[in-house]
Amino acid sequence: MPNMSNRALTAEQRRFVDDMAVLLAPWGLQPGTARLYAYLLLCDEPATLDTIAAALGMAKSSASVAARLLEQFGLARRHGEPGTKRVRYGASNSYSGFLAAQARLLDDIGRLAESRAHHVTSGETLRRLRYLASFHRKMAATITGRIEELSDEFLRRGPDEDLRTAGDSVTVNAPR
Amino acid sequence: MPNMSNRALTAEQRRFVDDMAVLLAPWGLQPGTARLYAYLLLCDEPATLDTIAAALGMAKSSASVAARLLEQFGLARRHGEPGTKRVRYGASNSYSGFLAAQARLLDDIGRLAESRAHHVTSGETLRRLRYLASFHRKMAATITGRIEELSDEFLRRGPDEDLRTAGDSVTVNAPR
DNA sequence: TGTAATATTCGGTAAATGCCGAATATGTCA
DNA sequence: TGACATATTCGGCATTTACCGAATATTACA
Repeated sequence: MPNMSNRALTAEQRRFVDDMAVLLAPWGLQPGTARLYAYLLLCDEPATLDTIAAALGMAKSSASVAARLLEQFGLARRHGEPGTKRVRYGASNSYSGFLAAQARLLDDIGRLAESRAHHVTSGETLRRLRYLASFHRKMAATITGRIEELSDEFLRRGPDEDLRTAGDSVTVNAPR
Repeated sequence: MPNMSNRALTAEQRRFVDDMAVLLAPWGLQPGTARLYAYLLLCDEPATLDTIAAALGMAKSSASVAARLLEQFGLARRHGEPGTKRVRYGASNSYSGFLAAQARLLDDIGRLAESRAHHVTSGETLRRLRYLASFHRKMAATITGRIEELSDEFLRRGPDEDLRTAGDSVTVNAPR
C-alpha cells in the first residue's frame, strides 16, 4: 500500500499508469497526458510539476501543458501554493470530463444532421438522416442526464454507498 | 434535392460530408473513413467502391479499407452483388457503433480501476479510485442500456414517431 | 531592484499516421 | 483454362503529432 508522498512508483503503479493510459487514449488524450492523469489518481496529495515529471520520466514542460489540459477537461485541479509560484495538481473529483465532451459532440452531430438533412437528402434517405439526428440527440441527452444524476447523488451522499461495503464485491448496476 | 445515383456531389453535400467528418473524427475515425461514412449517409442506394472513391476524390484502395472498417464498426453494410465480384456499401441502420465501443471502453476503465485499486492506492485515495470505477461502470451501463432501448423502439415502430410528421411521406422500412 | 525559484513558450526533431498507387489476389464468365 | 473486372495488400512518401529542452516569462522576496 504505497504512500505516494514523492517516492518513485512501484512496479504495480507503473503498470497501472500505463494500462490506464491506453484506455484513456481513445478519448483523445495524448499518451503523456493520459499517463499524467493516471498518475494523479494515485497521488494522496496534489503534486508539483517537478514531482510529476520525475515520476513519469517526462519533460517538465510537457507535464506543464498536459496538466493544464487536464484542468480544462475538468479532470485535474490546480492548487496554487500560498507564498510561492509553485503549483500543484491533483485529480479532480469529477470524472465526467470526457463524457460531457462526447455528449456535446453527439448533440452537435445530431444538430448538424437535423439542420442540413433536407438540403442534402430526400425521400427515404432523408428519413434515415433524420432518425440518425434524433438518435444522437437522445443519446447525448441520456448521457448528460445521467452525469448530472450521479453527480447529484455524489453531492448528497458522498462516494456511493455500494463503495462503503466494498470488499471487492462486484456491484450490479441498474441501468436507467 | 439531389438524387445521388452516381452523380457528383452538390456543393451542399460536399459541405455536409466535410463538416460531418470533423465531428466524426474525435471518435477515432481517420479523416478519410469519416468522410466515407458521411457520404454513405447521403446515398439512396449502396455504392460501389469506384463510385465512392470518385465522389470523394480518394484512392480506391483507401476506400476499400475505410469501408471495411466502417463495416466492423457496424456503421456500414456490405452488399455483395449477385453474379459478380463487385461489392457495394451502404450506411447501416444502426448508428450505435461508436457509442457501443465507447461504452465498452468505459466499462474496461471501470474494471481496471476496480481490480487494481487496492494494489496501487490506499485510504482516501483508494476510495476515490473505487468511486471512479463505479462511476465509469454505471455510465457504461447507462449507455448500452439506452442503445438497446432505442434500438428496440426502432424495431417495434420503425423510425421514431416524431419523424413521421416530417416532410415527405412514405413507406416504413422494416430493418433487419 | 536583483536574484532565485518556478512555470510557460516555442523551435526543432523523431516517431506515428494517413494516404496513394503499383502490384497482387480473388472471383466470374466464356 | 484464359481473360477480365474487381477487391485487397503493402511499400513508400508526405503530413501530422508528441515530445524534449533551451530560452523566456512570471512571481516571490530580500
